[in-house]
Amino acid sequence: METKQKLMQTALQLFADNGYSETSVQEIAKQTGISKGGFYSYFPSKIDLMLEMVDDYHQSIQNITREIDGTKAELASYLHGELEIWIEHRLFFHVIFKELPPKKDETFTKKMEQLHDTLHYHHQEYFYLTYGQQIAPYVTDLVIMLEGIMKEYMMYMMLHDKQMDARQLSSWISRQMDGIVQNLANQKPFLQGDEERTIEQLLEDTKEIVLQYQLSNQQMLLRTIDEINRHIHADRDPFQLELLIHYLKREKVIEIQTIQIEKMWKQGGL
Amino acid sequence: METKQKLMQTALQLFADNGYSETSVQEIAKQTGISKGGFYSYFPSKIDLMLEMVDDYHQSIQNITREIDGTKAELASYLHGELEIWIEHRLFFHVIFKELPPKKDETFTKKMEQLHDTLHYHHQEYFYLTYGQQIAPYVTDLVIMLEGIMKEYMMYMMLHDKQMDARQLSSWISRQMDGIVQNLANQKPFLQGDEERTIEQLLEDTKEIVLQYQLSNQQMLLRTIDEINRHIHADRDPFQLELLIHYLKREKVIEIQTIQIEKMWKQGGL
DNA sequence: GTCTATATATTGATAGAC
DNA sequence: GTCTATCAATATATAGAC
Repeated sequence: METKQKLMQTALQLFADNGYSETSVQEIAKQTGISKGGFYSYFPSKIDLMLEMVDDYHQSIQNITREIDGTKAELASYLHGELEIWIEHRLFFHVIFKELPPKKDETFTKKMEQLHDTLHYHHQEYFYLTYGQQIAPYVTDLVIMLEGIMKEYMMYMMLHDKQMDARQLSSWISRQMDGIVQNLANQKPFLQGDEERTIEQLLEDTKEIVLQYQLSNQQMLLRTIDEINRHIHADRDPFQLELLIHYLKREKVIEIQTIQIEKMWKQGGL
Repeated sequence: METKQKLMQTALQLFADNGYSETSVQEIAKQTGISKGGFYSYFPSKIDLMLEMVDDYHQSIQNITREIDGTKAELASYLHGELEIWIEHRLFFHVIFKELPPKKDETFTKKMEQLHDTLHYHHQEYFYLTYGQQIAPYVTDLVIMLEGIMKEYMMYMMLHDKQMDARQLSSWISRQMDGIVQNLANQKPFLQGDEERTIEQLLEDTKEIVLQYQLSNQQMLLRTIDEINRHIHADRDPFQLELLIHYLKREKVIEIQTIQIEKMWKQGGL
């Protein structure tokens, strides 16, 4: 098991340095200290190694939500968790953003899209949580700008071989986003956003995420979301809604959405 | 000559789709309608085709300055020119930012660094011209954020196959930068910037650019810059300074710097 | 599990006919 | 100028010995 880990680490370094396609299996094996043939005892092919790398990273990203403090609705605290992962996996980041590996492999492309979507969803919800539902028309623009800024700082770090403090950087970036948001008044968004963010949309988004990750209790979750939708419009029975939302709360992949559902319910109920 | 252009265009499309290393000479030749052997009548190697592509783009970038209106010191007007080029050459952009081609070829790496530096210089000077010398401590951060935002919007455009209006986008981005700059007061920059931007530094930067591009009148330009430096500190003879600056103004690669030199001289002279 | 040896395909590039 | 034929190198992946 140790050799496999070592292979992945060596491969990551080589991919980051020279790119995926220009790194040969032979080179990976040689630098790990085994023969070319031996490589295939651990991975069925080169792309499968890459796929495992993506999976590892994707899992790290999903685990960020665990560390989120739901009460303090500040962009900085969300970004902090994410940036720590980025910095820790900065070599992987470099591979992903400096060379787009084989478009030909469909599995890979799909995995990358999922990773991208996961991040995108997270960021979108950060904004809603921090600035409220009124930034809905601008949310697409804000997410794009945030992602661009984060990537560029990461790139700067890589190229200049500087180490960055996740806390300082997240605090800096979120303050700049504050500046942008404050200045947004009366501006027309550049990209079309939703005119307003209704609870129906939020529930729909949550369902999509549940579908994306094939969770064991998928059916139960979908039913729960539907029930919430029904109760919100019908009786608004607080006891039942509390129960339903509590069930959703267990699921970390939709944690951010659940917090918002609760928020909107209680605000709407006043 | 026409076949050569066609080869480059086909190659660009293939590079953008599948990446540089995963596009074979055979594929380029086949899609252009000639044989693999025929390819080598036009380019000595695959990397040489790529190098020519970079040169073409670099030239377009340098030509932007021509269209700048020096009197209207707005970030938007500068960005507009640049974004038009980006959008026009969006396939090239995709190649550059989605796959970093061979690190092994030194000529290529050098050309890419030059291109990056050129853009970086431009952006830095845009900020100085728009917001004045007092943003000096923040200029590195501002440039990074601007570049990140621009890249991300370009990426969004590519991935969603949407066309964007350069004027609208440049206007939007510059307004967001306004928001950031206005919010900057009392913040400590994240990356170290120059504490203040003196005219000596500006002249030094200008010299570096002159040295980077091997211009035919390099010696004359360097002498001129030195003379400006001398006169600024000594007699401040307006007639002679006017002459010297006028000579610099002809040179488009340092146009932005020249405008600023003139500005600082006249402000300092009051 | 890891090695050596090998199979097979594809790459970038060259030589020489037309 | 463009083709065909071919080179040498390298790639991923497999087979079978130990």
